[in-house]
Amino acid sequence: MGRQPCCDKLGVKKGPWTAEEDRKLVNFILTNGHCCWRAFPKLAGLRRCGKSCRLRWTNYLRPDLKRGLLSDEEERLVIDLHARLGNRWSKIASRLPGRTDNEIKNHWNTHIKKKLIKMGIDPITHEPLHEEATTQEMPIYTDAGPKTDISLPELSSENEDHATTTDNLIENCSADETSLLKPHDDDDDPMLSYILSDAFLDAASWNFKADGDEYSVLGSSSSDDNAAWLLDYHDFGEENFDLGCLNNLNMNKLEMGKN
DNA sequence: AAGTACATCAACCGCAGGCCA
DNA sequence: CTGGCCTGCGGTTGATGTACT
Repeated sequence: MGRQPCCDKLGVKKGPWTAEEDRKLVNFILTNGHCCWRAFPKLAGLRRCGKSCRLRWTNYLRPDLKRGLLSDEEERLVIDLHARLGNRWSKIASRLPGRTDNEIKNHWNTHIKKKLIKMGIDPITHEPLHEEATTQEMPIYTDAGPKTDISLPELSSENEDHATTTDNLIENCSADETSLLKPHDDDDDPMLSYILSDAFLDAASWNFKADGDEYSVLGSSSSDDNAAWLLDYHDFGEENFDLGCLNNLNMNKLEMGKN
């Protein structure tokens, strides 16, 4: 039988994306959407594998991406979700608006994992690495199972808006997915319970609300020459495609970043 | 200043699973 | 039901940046 390669390897470019390629990809998606990633490169005039295009879009160019380091709150959420879901990064990412599975996975491997190990917590099982390690800053465990408490800040006032909103919606949330997760009593954590529910995803049909300076510009790793076309991207998007998600704040930052 | 080690993260690879003819 | 196609996922790699000697 054999499986057809995802793309014709010949003539397919690999490695880092150039500003020009990014522009083509974004322009094409804004104009036509992405109906079929396989055919996408040809249609968009890119010498890339469709897979690579999808990855570039979902992990880097999507306008709703929140870039920069994860906040303490997000980190706490990732740890909690990981304790329940394991390495299902896409599931975890789906609960963190503006974050990608790749981003979370990387952050987990480079930051959180080390942090947990340092604290004597096994990052895989979320249980103490050593018996004697369960002192001082060690996590608090309940009968319901491992529960990490890494002394991260509680929900701060700046998060209250979201918390309030979610509290309002929580009554209607379906527990379908939650029930699929490994047994855990989330009753004591309505916020988390809600985040684990589908209602969260629905409610978070994200308006991409800018959250302080956490949002950075598209293509933040790119050099200044990228900024110009990204500004075009903004104009193009807003005028022609009603991309409300590209809010003014983001674009102001984009311009500021240019300076 | 130069060399080396380490950290970070964008991107690649191969597989699994859903969908459809 | 079966087989092929396509997408999405998770693990891994490698280029680049940063810290240290």
